[in-house]
Order: sequence, then C-alpha cells, then structure tokens
Amino acid sequence: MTMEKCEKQAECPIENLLKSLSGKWKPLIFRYATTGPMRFSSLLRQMPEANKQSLTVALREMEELGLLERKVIRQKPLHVEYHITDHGRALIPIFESLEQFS
Amino acid sequence: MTMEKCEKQAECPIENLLKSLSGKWKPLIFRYATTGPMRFSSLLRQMPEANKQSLTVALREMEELGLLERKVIRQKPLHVEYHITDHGRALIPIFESLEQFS
DNA sequence: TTCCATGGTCATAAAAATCTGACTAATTGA
DNA sequence: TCAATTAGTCAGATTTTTATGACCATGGAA
Repeated sequence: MTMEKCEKQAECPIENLLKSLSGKWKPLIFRYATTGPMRFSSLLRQMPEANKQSLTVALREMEELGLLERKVIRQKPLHVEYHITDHGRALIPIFESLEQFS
Repeated sequence: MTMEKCEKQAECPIENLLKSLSGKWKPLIFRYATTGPMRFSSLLRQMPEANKQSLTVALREMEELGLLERKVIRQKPLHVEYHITDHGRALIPIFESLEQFS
C-alpha cells in the first residue's frame, strides 16, 4: 500500500498535489483564508451549502498540507481561528496564473 | 442548474478548473502528452492500472478543456493520435510551479 | 448547577468517480 | 470473405467522496 503510493507519486508529482488542492470545498476555503483569519462557525455561515463534516475534513487536510494553521483562542468568546501560512501564501500567485490560464 | 453552476464559478474561479485538471488519470496523461503525440493504445500500455473507459473520459474532458487535440490518422496502421495544444503547453510552467511548491 | 455557544465526532446514507467485461465499428491484410 | 488491429461504447458493479442528523466536550455566564 505505502509502496504503491510512493510509486504513483514518483510517476506524477503533481497528481497528489492536485488531488489535495481540489475537492469540493478547499478552493473556496483557501480564498476566504487569503482575506484574513476565519472561524469554523463563520465558514459554515459563509458557505451555507457545505456541512460541518466536509469542512472539518477539508480544514484538516489543508492543515496537514501546511496551507492553514489552527489556533485555539482561549479568550473572551472561546473559539478557533484558521490562518493562512507563509507556505499557503506561496500558492496565491500560482492560483492567479491558473485563473489567467482558464 | 445552469445558474447554480455560474454562481459557483463566480464564487471561486479555480474550483472548476482544479476539478477539471485533477481526476485520477489526467495529470499523468498530461505528462505523457508533453513528451509528444500519443496513441490511445500506447497510453493503455503505459498506464496498465488504468482502464479504457476512464482513459476515454479523461481524454474527452481534456479535449473539451482545449488541452489536447484528437487526430485520426488515416494511414498505414489506422489509429488516433492525441497532441498537446498551445493552450495546453501554457499549463506546463504552472505545473512546474506547483511541483516547486510541494 | 444548569444552560448556551463553539467546535467538533460518529455512524450511516447518498452521490459521484472509477472499474470491469462484453460488445461494436472501421479498416486492412491474407 | 474472414480474421486481426485499433479505438472505442455500454450496462452494471465497486470504490471514493460528500452529506445528514444525532451526539459529545469544553468553557463561561447566570
């Protein structure tokens, strides 16, 4: 299983990356992230067609990819903030190129 | 239906594009395409884990996106060639940036 | 001490993507 | 005329992704 995954990565380096970046909600989440930190609940409000589970999964995967950072804010109204990382910001010009392309 | 699609495109321009470019076989097909024209049968041979149906679907979608051009070669051994288009070639540097990114 | 908001998890269901094996259509060489 | 090659199509099965609704954990306010 692990070997297979490695072989495939070797065959086509962007295959896994493209898969990680696509998915139904990630591009939209990424867009919101570029405009500032966001809460889980505000994401749900801004994306009324999405559901908790899918957002959770998407956020986790984007965290694992190093695009987002999760911060628990232990203050006034206890909540969680997701911030774009420097690595995530490096993706912005690439996405802009993609927009130009299409 | 059509309206919904338009709204979604407006919300996130790269969402549809990323979806079109990902998929299980497209990135690999694109790689092969950059190295020269390819036949349907040779693709099947080079990608033994893929199946006809999926390759057909992927090739059609890449054709519709304007990445590939399908040419029927009415000669010696009758066959079909898929060539990368100029528009497709414009994607190469973007994919290289993506490789750098990951 | 109970209630509410926030930010989740979990099992299951529905939908979408992918695979399989059988079949077809056009051309060509024997 | 018959078989082989190439490039598919098609119906149905399997796998993966996404959605749903119920439930849980934490902290603070009343």
